Amino acid sequence: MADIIVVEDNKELGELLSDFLQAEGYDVYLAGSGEEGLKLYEEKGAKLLILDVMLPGMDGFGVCSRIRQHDNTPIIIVSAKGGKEDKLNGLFLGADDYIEKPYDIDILLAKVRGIFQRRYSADEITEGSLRLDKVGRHIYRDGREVSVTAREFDLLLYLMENKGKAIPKEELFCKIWGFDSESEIQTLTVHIRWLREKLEQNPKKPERILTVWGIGYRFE
Amino acid sequence: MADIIVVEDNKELGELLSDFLQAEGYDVYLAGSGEEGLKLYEEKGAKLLILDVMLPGMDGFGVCSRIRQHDNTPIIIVSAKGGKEDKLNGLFLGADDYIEKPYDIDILLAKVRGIFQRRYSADEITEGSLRLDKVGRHIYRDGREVSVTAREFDLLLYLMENKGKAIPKEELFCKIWGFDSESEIQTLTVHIRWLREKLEQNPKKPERILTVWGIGYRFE
DNA sequence: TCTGCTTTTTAAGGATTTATTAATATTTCC
DNA sequence: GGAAATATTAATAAATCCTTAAAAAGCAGA
Repeated sequence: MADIIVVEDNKELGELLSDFLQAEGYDVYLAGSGEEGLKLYEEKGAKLLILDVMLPGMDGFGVCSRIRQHDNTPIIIVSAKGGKEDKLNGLFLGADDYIEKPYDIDILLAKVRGIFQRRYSADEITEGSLRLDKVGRHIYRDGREVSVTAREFDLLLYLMENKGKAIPKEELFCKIWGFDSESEIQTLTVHIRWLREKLEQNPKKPERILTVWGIGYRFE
Repeated sequence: MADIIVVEDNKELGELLSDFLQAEGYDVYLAGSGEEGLKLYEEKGAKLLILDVMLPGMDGFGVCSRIRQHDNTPIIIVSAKGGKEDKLNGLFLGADDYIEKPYDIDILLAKVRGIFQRRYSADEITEGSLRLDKVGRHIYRDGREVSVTAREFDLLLYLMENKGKAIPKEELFCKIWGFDSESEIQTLTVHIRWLREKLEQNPKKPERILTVWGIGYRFE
């Protein structure tokens, strides 16, 4: 399932928005028309839709009401017109939020963050462009899935849940491998190595999974 | 029939929760003890029960297991304690979900919404070209019926109702075969195999029923 | 800078998990 | 009661992951 589907006929604007959302770690798909957006939604599903009102063919309201017939996926309506009618119309049709063009990207991002937090936060942890879906056990980096093993997933989850804290190796090992594990603690460092390989820009100079000399590791 | 019965001995908390649920349009009844909850359930019936664990007299687990003797109405267990024991206990007894106090009301509401959507929204589930008729217990792929056995149907239904979720083998097994099944968990993988044979383009490279290594399976 | 210690890096063998298949057991339906 | 359909088991094959060990590199204090 996608995170966000953006339906916007102005290609440039759509791509700009996509880029910003991706930089926040969301998995974003872009559609240029209402029909295309609906098709995308039916194929892939999404956790949030951002709909422009003014679209060729089926407009944002049309998409909104069509979606509301089936389910209540969050929807943000984006409108160019100034009037209050659009806002009422949008909210009447079941949109969750409304923003007027031209909008401040930060405000839109805040709305998106808010929706994800309220609706999905129990299942997700996000740090910068890294997002971890606890339920589906997916990890996304810059909106793209990174495939990890079960151990790697558990390890990263623990690190992220204790962000900023220097976690002793022994603690990490106990929590992930179990108190009575027969393995050597050495194996932990190897797993850290693979995680860095998958998550860091430059694994030699990690920026997320840092080594705390003499202690263990810390996620930033 | 009521929509939701909330069993919670803290009156203030119970009423707060009721209010929120009612605001979402549910028909909610409140009970202050396990016995009262069971009585209400027997009198009126309900589509969902939200059970606090800590109750005077019969606790939430007691109510849960009593209900499970008759039917499989969805149950959400609410526990104040921090330990994982309660969670295991709850899921073991057949609860559908579990949440810890203090909880974020939005998260509970999301769980409730999810249960209603999955369980009561329709008699059909459609994912891509796969359609599942819960009432007639038919499965259609690209519009053509695929004949499946009862086990296969239940398995696929559970997977589809939890689309996107990595479901541990043990959970799947418990839900389909029953927690007290004598069978080997191995039998699950064989059924998955037959399902893939019937549903996947290329059973060797499944696109719908994916294996999550070290965990279980996930429907996409 | 040197020394001792800690951490990183590799790669290969071993261990574990899952897939496959066929044979056997069980259930269902006539 | 018997045949057909379904479920389960068991054994083997295949895929994936984990661990180990050893050498290289890095860090900290003298």
